[in-house]
Amino acid sequence: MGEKKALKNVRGTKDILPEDSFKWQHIETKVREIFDLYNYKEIRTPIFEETELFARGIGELTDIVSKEMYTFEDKGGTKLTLKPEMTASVMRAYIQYEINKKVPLFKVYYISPMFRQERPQAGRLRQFHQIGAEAIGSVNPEVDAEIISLTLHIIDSFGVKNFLLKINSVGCQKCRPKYKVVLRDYLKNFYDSLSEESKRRFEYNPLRILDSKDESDRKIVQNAPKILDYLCNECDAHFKELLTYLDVLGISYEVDAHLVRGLDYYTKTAFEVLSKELGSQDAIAGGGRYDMLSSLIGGPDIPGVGFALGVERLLIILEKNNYSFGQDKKPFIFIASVGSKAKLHSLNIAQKLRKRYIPCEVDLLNRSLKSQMKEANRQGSRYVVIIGESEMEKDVCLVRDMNSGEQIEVSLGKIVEYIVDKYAEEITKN
RNA sequence: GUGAGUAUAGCUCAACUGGUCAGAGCGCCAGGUUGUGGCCCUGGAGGUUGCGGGUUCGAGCCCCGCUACUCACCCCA
Repeated sequence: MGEKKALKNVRGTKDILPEDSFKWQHIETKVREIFDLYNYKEIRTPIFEETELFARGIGELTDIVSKEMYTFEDKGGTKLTLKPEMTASVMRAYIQYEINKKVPLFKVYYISPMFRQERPQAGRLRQFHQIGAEAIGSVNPEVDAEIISLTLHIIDSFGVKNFLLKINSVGCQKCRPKYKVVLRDYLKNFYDSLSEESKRRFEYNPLRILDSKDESDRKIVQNAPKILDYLCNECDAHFKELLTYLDVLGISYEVDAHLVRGLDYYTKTAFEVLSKELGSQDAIAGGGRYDMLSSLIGGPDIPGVGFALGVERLLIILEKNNYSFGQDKKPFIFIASVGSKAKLHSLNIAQKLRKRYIPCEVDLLNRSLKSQMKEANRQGSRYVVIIGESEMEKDVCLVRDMNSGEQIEVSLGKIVEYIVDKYAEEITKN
């Protein structure tokens, strides 16, 4: 029984190894620049919250809450949940710190892992990452327009081309209930032909039937009454104004009356950005307005609108299009040494170079010089500093230019300054 | 949660109807260069063919179970 079970990452999670982490860093820095352009500040909330926040905010009956959350009790018996989405957390913080009393419009962004216990597949993980933003405090459609424009700006900045913006309005507490009645009336006639899932939804959330992928459902829904025809004056005006803004901004979209959201808190604007390059999970980003959320979780009446983008899904598209993530960082210098006395010098020089902020790698494995050279080459070092027995006698070291293969002697006392100059040269060249 | 497909060295994959079929390329290590990388040549390490049963003279190849992965449903980013 000496064999221990091989440990591995849990289902639906992914390790981001060094060969990929620089891609994530690339995406993150790029996206932060764009958020700066729109004056959104970063917010970081805890990875878990009290379960009640999501249960009340997202809705007890939604799929996310009813079957996809990672919920557990801590040792004090408090029910906690790994966040399945970010908006509820941001709103919780907004209410908690009474931000409505401090700023008129709270504009924040986040880059964070989320957790949902679904069956993993292409573009769907149990721990996945979202880049998103929320603008809380205004009912104006200008804000919806800014969020949408921001979403597309990010997608566009990575050169993603084949995407489609779908947009709809899902109404509000006033008009949606009325539409639900009309929709149920219509669907009632086809009830027996509905899919099992849709039958279940008939009572508590008939809107979800509209975006069913089931063939028979789709046919039925095709001629269903459209929510856009049943919006109250306020929602209708909001939607029309938003479309006007999008037109002015040169943003093309497709109004899709069947687009709905799986979270209860959405009101008015709902949108999704779809990509054909994604396969089954084709939404790269989604979002909308959530004027009911604050009151659902016990706060004052506070409107908001936001979006979230799936980082893994963005990566799938970028990899497919051979997107250039740029070069990973390389050490400028590799210090090779032969012998224990030379090793002391090499460690010392490495430390001095690093204190001067010059990326530097030094042999730690006492391998043959050949191996060290190979390693330096593999890592893409610009120069290799070589310290061996014969150099030690003359109090010098060799500096090898890895591009030209040229090699010169530099005295040990001057090597640090020599490299500092070379580095400065290299920096100004680029 | 439901369905289908896949499961061979670190990676990508071979192995005709079950009979030297356990291999290649890449990567790694070493040698060719008694202290010097990238190219080339040579050699080496590394797999009880996911796990457990069964059929058979004989199974990586057929059957059953389990597990994992993948894709789709579902859900959504």
